Amino acid sequence: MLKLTKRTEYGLIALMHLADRGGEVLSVRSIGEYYSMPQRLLAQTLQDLSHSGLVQSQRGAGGGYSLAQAPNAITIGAVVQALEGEPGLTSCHELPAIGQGSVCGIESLCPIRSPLDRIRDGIWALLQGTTLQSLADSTLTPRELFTVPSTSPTEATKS
Amino acid sequence: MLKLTKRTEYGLIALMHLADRGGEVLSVRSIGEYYSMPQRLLAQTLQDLSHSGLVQSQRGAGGGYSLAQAPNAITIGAVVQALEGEPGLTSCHELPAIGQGSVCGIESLCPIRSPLDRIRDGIWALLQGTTLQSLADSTLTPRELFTVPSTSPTEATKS
DNA sequence: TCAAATCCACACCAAATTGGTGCGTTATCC
DNA sequence: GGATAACGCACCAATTTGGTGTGGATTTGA
Repeated sequence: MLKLTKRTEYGLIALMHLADRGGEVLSVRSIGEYYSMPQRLLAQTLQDLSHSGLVQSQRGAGGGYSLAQAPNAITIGAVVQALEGEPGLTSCHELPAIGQGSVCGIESLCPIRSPLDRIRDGIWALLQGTTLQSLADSTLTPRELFTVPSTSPTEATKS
Repeated sequence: MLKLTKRTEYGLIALMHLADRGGEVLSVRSIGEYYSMPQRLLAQTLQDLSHSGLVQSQRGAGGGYSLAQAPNAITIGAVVQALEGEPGLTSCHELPAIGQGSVCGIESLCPIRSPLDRIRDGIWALLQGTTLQSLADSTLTPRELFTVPSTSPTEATKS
């Protein structure tokens, strides 16, 4: 469907938030409340990012998450891969080695697979070439966005 | 999920097949049998493409579908748009005008929306820049496809 | 030592999307 | 008039996604 999942959205938002706060450790709760995101889901997301080495977790009271790498070292591609797996564009790519009945079946005469592979590589390159840092830079007046009162973001500054 | 639907796959395969046969009129049945695709689903797909003006239909005995445009005038982007609708990357883009409760709710402080828009535009440009013709020529790997528009993050051609 | 804060892991359910069919209608060719 | 083939619903099944329930394990600090 050529769209990111909610998990990925939440993950990116959380990562941007963490990047904005420098190495600070923030709890799932604080981030989730700030953006009105489902905390349990955000928690899963951050755990996945932790498993992929993009964030560091710290347990116990006062714990939370912090970036495990510099903002200019974390690419959107890495985030997508961590949360959605290797993107395939077509279903041919799911089971590359099994060799069972579900593997397309028309490989030999499929006229789109290899060309679509190149498009996928292009998309992939696009994602890999964009970092949290460049996301932040591209946002116009990023400062204002983050200075909104933390309690209830729903209303505040409606454009 | 950043993957094309089966419909789109089927549609692209059928279009490539039609392109390969020049202006010839081919029935859903002949195409479906050739590639072992579910014919009813392929039929829906081709109807959608017909509604979008990418193929022409001809009813009755001996009828079928043929390309409505030259292979170098039909872009992958047009196919995707016809079969999956305008791609949004995030869920924020689904209901741009309704203004109901489901519209994100954190617009004002969302740190990812506008930057992701640019990535989406890049993907879109990639799809728009590839035609059936260039898919057919794919063995040559045209470099132009990978010179993604200006958005230019850090270094697009990293690897 | 105990309680609160917080991450962790698994399983589970509900909603949405997608893949695929059923069934009848209309149009065209022979 | 019969065969062929597109058209247009509506419908169901499989998959994916979004979100919760429940019970831990670990750290801090009083």
